[in-house]
Amino acid sequence: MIQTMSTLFTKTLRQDPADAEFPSHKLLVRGGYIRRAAPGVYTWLPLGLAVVAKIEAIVRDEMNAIGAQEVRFPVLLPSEPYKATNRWVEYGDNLFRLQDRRENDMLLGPTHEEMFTLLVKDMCTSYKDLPLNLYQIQTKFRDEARPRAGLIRGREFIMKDAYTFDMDEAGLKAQYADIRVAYQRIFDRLGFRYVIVAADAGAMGGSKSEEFQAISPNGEDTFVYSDGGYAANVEAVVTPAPPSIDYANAPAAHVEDTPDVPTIDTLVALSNELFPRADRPWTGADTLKNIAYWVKHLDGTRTPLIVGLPGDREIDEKRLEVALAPETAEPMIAEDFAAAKGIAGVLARGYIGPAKDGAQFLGEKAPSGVRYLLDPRVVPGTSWITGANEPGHHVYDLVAGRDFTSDGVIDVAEIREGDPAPDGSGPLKLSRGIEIGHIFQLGYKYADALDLKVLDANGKLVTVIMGSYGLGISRAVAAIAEDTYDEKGLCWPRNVAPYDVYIVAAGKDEAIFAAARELASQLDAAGVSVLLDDRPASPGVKFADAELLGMPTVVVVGRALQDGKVEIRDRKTGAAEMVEIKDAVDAITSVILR
RNA sequence: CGGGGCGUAGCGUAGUGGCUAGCGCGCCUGCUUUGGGAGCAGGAGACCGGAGGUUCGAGUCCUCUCGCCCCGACCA
Repeated sequence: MIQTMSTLFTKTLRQDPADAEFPSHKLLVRGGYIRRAAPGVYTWLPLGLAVVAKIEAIVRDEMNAIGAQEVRFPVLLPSEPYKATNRWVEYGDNLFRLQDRRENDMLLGPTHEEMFTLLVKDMCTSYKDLPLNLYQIQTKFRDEARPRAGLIRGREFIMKDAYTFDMDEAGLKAQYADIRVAYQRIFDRLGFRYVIVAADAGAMGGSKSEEFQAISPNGEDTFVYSDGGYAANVEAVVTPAPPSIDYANAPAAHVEDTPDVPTIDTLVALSNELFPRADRPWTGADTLKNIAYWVKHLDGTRTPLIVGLPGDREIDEKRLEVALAPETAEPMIAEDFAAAKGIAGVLARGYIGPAKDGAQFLGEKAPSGVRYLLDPRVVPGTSWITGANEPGHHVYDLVAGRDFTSDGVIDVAEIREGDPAPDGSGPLKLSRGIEIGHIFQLGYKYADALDLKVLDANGKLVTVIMGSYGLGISRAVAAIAEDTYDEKGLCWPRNVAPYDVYIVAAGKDEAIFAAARELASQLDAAGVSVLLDDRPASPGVKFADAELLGMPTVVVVGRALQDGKVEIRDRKTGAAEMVEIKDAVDAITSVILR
């Protein structure tokens, strides 16, 4: 059946909705693909649902091709499995919780590791049942603190999640590799630009994980890449330590009066004024900045932590969080120093440094007892200007390894454009991305927690090793829109467009409408899906909507009909050609079915 | 949870304390029009987010409250 615009349940808007900021959000609402139902919750209209169906079909096709089998779990889930893995607690407020009439705790599934694990435990008892690759396409619920950007971060969203089960790590790696390839095929077919980046496994647990990032200036994530092929989420970048420096001939450390220099900039300026270097001016990179945090432990207690890093670098809060997980950090504030109680009271705000009076000061075994961690760039032999632990004083030529040490390394400084890639593949470039897929080698976290074991060939119980693999379907809709839209509207890649062709009947003559209908029928018979604009509207309205809705091919049946011709336009390139109407079906199918 | 912005018709919006809350888009009726968001005429549609207060008089001022958007925190 041919869909006509006169009957399609949709409504295009001339103006951007006031509550939308992102192009994908604006255009999907203006084009009548989605409507907001609640914050972070959207209703799919027929056009939007058609895009979802196209994406899902591609995902199923590629997942099935590698032997994955589709199942479907409920959205409404019992709490016991999530309590068993402690995610009932760990997920915190992000979990949508409810109770049934008997006051049993239940939840709306945020992700389904527990359920898949238990299902496999229920069904499988032998190594002969493995390996296994199961997936579902299901709506997920997460009560995000701040949903944003329309479909990019919703509280309800559609996700394909897959889980693999293997007897050993080699099996896991093989399945992981298969899915990685399947994902590449999926995203290639979906038609947007993406990068695979090394990622932090975070709260999911497990070891190796990689993200598929749709390249987008509106993305939430920052990742880095090098021309040599390195790519990673900034949270996962490991800073290489430079080689140590021989400090045999380095000058001795000396404390100087440095009043009123609370910031790195003022310290550098004062140093250049009072103690200029012969070879070059001092810069922020010559200073060692020491930032004080409280580390909150899981038991609720907190202990101080000082992080030392080059003064020209800032701490990246996300990297800090990753480095300390599962513990969390919060910066000390002025009152923490002023309070002068506990060990923090001995810290001189603005003048913190690793050494005092020529001896180690910071460190768990040093006089302060405060844990002290250093940026990887602070290798033995590097020389620094840093706080002398006395208000108004800094120490110069303080040499790492000679004058101070630390309790360890912490790699939490911001990653900058131009920093060297950890694998030596060149300078890093920064980009923003929308996380569209995330694959994990989970290991034994869930199998251990839920006791998933099978018998091996020797009759011995073996814990199953798992992987999990997410792919955001509804988020992909937004990511594709973000990567393909232009000033006129949406611009769907052929593989995901709701319809192959948009036919504009431009004119009032019944002959034009009749010819448009006939062409639509012929295309439909040829296997081309058609959206026919048969509305009694002016041509301008139809052209504008054709562009807003973004079908890849637009056919205009109008005044050229008197010469027996129609116009075929490519939405993306704008290229147009006039063809004899009798040749139109061939011309269109040759493009679409190519 | 912190910071900022905003709630007036389906959508987008205007509205120095003073008449019946205005405009554009969309919608309905009629006539005209039809290759780039048509014209004319007529019409429907708003308890101005909610509650309290100040005032002769509140969309407008005050207090409280609810909601939404953005930034941050948070977030497979």
